[in-house]
Amino acid sequence: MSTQSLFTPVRVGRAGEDVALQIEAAILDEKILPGESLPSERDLQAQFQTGRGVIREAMRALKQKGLIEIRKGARGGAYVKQIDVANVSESLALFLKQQHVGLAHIAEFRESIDRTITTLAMARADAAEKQQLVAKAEKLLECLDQSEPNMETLGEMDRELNIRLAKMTQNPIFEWIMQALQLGFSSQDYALYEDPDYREKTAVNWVETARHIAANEPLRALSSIGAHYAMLQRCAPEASGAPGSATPLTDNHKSNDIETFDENDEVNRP
Amino acid sequence: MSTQSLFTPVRVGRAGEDVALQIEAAILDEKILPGESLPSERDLQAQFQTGRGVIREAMRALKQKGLIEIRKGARGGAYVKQIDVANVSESLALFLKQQHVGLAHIAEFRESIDRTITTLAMARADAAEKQQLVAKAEKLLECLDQSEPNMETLGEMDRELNIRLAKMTQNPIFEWIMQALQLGFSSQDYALYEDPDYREKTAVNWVETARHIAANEPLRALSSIGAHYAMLQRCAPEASGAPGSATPLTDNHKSNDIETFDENDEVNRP
DNA sequence: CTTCTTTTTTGGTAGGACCATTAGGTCGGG
DNA sequence: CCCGACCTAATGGTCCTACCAAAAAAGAAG
Repeated sequence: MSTQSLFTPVRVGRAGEDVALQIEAAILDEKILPGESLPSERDLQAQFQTGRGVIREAMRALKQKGLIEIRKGARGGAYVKQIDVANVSESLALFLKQQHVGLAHIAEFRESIDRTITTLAMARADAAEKQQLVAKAEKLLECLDQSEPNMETLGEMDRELNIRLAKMTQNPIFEWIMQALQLGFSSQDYALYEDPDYREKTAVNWVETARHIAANEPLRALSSIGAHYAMLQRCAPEASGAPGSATPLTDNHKSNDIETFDENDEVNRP
Repeated sequence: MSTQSLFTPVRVGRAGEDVALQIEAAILDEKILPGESLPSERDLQAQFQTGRGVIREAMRALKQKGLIEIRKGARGGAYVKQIDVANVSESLALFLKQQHVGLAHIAEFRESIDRTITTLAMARADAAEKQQLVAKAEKLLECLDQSEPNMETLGEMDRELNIRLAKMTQNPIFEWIMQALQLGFSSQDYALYEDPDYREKTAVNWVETARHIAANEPLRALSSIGAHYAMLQRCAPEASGAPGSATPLTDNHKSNDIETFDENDEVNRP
C-alpha cells in the first residue's frame, strides 16, 4: 500500500500517445518552427519503428490541438502552425454548451471582462487610439442610420470595436479572450441588432462609451457598459437575471440527418 | 469575381471528419448521454460503411476534444463523458505557451479575475459561506505555523481557497476559469510558498482578505488582493511590471530524449 | 458460494495495397 | 523565348486483413 504509484501502471496501448507527445514536445521546444514541415507519415513510420496508423492517429490528435496543419499532395505533409484563438474558443464553447451554461451567466462574465478591459484601456491607451475608437463607433452609428442595415456588416463592426478596445489594454490575453468570446458567443449580440429600436440604442451606447473613454471618465464609461448589458438582458429571449437558466447557447452544429448511424439499438447495453 | 465562395471547394478527403462531426452532433444533441457508450469500432465501421482506420481517427479526435473516453476489453469502447475543465485549460495553456505570453500578463489577468470574483462573491454569498472561507484561510495559516511546511498541502489549500471563493459568485464560469488558471499556471503561486517570508505574508494576506469579505468591506478586500499580487510581482523571478517579457511560463512537457525522431535531416526542404 | 480458468468482446498495432490530389518537371507548339 | 498540356513522383486518405493484449463475462472446479 505504501508503494502507491511507485511502479508506473506500464500503460501499454499508448504508442500513438507517445508519438504525439514527442512531436508536441519538439514543437513546443521550437525544434520545429511554425511554417516548417514534419517528415512524411511514411518517414515518421520508419523513424518511430511503428505502423502508419499510429502515426496517423498522432497526427489527428495534433491537428485537433491546433498544432499542425495537414496538406495533401506532393510537398504535402504536416506543417507546424501557430495555434489560433479559434482553437481555445472552440474548446471553451464546447465545454459551456455541454454544461448547459445559460446566456445570463455568459453575459455576466462578458460584462465583467468588458469592465476590466475598459478600465485598463483607458489607463494605458494614448489619446490617438482613443480618438480612433470614437471615430469607429461614430462610423457604426452613421452606417446604421443611412443605408439598409446589413447584419453582416454591423456584426463585423461591433466585433471590431470590441477587439480594438481589448488591444488597447496592451495585454494580449484580453485581446484573445475577447476574440474567443466573439467567436463563440456573438449570436447574442446579433439579437441586439435585429430589433431596429435596440439597434439604434446599442450604437448610440457605443459612441457614448467611446467618448467617455476618450475623455478619461472611468465612472461614466463603466456606466455605459452597464447600460449596454442591461439592454441585452431586456432584449434577450430568456433574460432571467440569475442562475438556473438552462437554455443552450447555440445550435450551430450540423444536423445529423444525412447519414446518421443507427444509435437506437445496441447503444449502451447494461 | 462576384461569385466568390459560391461553390464550396468540394473537400474530398474528409470521411474521418464527417464521422467525427456526426458523432459529435449526436453527443451535443444528447442523443447519447454521458455514461452511455457508442457502438464498437467494428459496428461503427459497418454502420458508416467505411474502413476501421477512419473510425479510429474520428475517435482519436473526439477523445482529444474531451467528448469521449475510451476503454479496452470486453464492454469496452467509447463512453461519452462530461467535458472536463482540464481540456479547456490545456488548450489555453498550450496557446499561451506557444505565443510566449509572459508571466506578468498572466498575473494581470488573474488579478482582474480575482477582483471580479471577490466583488461578486461578497455580494452574493451568505454569511455562513463567508465564515467558512475565513475558517479555511485561518486553517492555512496555522497549518503553516506549526508543522513542517508540506508544499503539496499548502498548494492544495491555496487552490481550494481560490475555488471556494469562485464558487461563491454563483456563476459557474468563474469557478471554471479559476480551475483552469489553477491547473495551468499554479507554478507561479508555488513561488510564493517556497520562501518562508513570503509564505507567511501570503497566508496572512489570505486571512485578511477573507475577513474583509466576511465583513462586507469591498474596498479593503480588493486592497488585500492588490497587496497579494504586488507581493507576487516582487517575488517573481522576472517581475517586469509590464509587457514585453518573453519568459515562457512552464517547462512541464516531457523531455524528448528517449526516442526522439531525427528531425535534423529532411525536415522542411524548400 | 467462492475461486480459478476459459472464452469472447473490443481496442491497439502492423503491414500492405490502392486511390486522389498536388507540386513540379517535361515536352511540344506557338 | 514563352505558354499551355501532359506526365511523374510524393504524399495524405482509405480500405483490408491479420494478429496481439486487455478486460470482463461465462463457465468449470472446489
